[in-house]
Amino acid sequence: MSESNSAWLEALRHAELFHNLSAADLAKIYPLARTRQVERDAFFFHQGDAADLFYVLMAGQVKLTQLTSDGNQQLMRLIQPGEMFGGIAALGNAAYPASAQAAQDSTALTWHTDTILQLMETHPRVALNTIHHLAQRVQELQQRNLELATERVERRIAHVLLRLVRASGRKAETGILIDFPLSRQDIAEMSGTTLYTVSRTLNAWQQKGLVEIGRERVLICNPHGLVAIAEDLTLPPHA
Amino acid sequence: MSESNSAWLEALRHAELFHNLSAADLAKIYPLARTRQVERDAFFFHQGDAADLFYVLMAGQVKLTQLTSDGNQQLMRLIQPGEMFGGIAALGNAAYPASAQAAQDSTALTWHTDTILQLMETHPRVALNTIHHLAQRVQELQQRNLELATERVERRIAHVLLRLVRASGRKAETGILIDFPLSRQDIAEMSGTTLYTVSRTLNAWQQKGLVEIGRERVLICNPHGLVAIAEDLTLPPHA
DNA sequence: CCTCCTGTTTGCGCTCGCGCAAAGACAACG
DNA sequence: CGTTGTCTTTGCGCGAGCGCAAACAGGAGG
Repeated sequence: MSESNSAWLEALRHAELFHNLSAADLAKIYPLARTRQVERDAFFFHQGDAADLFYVLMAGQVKLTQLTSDGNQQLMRLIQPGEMFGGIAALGNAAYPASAQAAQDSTALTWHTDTILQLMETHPRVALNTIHHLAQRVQELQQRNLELATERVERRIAHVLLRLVRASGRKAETGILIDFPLSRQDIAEMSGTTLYTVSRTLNAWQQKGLVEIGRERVLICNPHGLVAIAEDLTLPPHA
Repeated sequence: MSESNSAWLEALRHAELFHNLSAADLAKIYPLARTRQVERDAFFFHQGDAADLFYVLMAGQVKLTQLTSDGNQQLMRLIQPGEMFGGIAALGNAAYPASAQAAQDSTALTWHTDTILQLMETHPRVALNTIHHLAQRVQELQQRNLELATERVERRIAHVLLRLVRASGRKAETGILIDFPLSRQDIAEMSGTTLYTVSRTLNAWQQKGLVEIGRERVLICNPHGLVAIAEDLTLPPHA
């Protein structure tokens, strides 16, 4: 409630889902939403919950995690402000396939899935934006699949870090900081390995001056070096 | 040309993309398509080609494969009649992210991407069907991701076979045949391992009577046994 | 019927990376 | 300012699965 309606409305215009919508349409869509705030570490929803709401993140950051039957966990993706989440379930399934946990105090707008489906019928633009978003997701997932299936651990970790830099990198004194509380465990879950291997790898990289690490903190000092590892440029061409 | 137009039109009604469309709409959409036939082992398109066409498979079977920069390959998915393919690129990107190779002599209908986008605007039903399809794809991919990241090779292979059974299993005398020329290499690419390991695993399973294997051929004799491996029921509960 | 080609099997050694266990470091809190 | 809990590091051993090399089918075509 601290922010005015019109501020939210302005933010909505920048949400991928509502790109290229007229101000009039936005003004009609916005009141259909409810605001939902959640503190750090609290959940918007849990894996398996009935999927009746569709979310667009307005502020904060959200982790989407998935649990395997045998107690293993994977960090699927990080939601940034402006992105939608909870949509896969709402549009396909009946239950959320993942849990959404706030990594920071977060605020999201929610619509009922019925409302969203109606919106899509009456506003083709919204449907097309959704399709665009989903197509991109599919491609990203295929990419990750390929990595998991064919690449060694070190390269996968490098890819994960680079992806995180792109998503939430912030320039700092001596490099790019991943602006996010990020444990070794988190990185392990994103790259399909164990926290031990992540720890060892990051320390080796620190030796080489590629990164600078701390508790739940990673700073990339030499992005090019990381790219070289990710793309397997075994020996830099300049030698 | 051997099949009449009305036969194709009838088949179209069953394509996921055109579910719940009126006969009138279908009759308008169908003439916008072109037919494209391709012999076994030939390609509909190659990875990297400009993505100007959108496909719906009418007959045959198509393999979608993706190449890594270091020469590795992965078999992404198998297209069955009625399914769309080439859509991710058409809806998001400019280039096909994978190659489409016919596993049998195959026929597909094609639309220009522009045409499809227009269709989606004028027929929300088509857009919603697409969204539904994409949402499902995303979920499947997330599932495979999780498997690749957390499961051992044997379980992954089991999952792949079960998925193939679901997609193109045909009842036979002594079990369910995967009705498809399927090499060890193919299985390896789908489960993120090597043809050697696949060969060893399948032979071990044959010993136990779970499967029966031949050249590019897999017959599942004991589906329950496979499920047990896939779900890691280390000891069957009935013992 | 023999030959070729492509797919498959199998032996063998080796490496990557897992994962326990235990110690170390950092932040928060009383 | 110690205590506690969480996160991280590191030693160590081991096992899964990779991947070369070479032998082995089995179907197609002459």
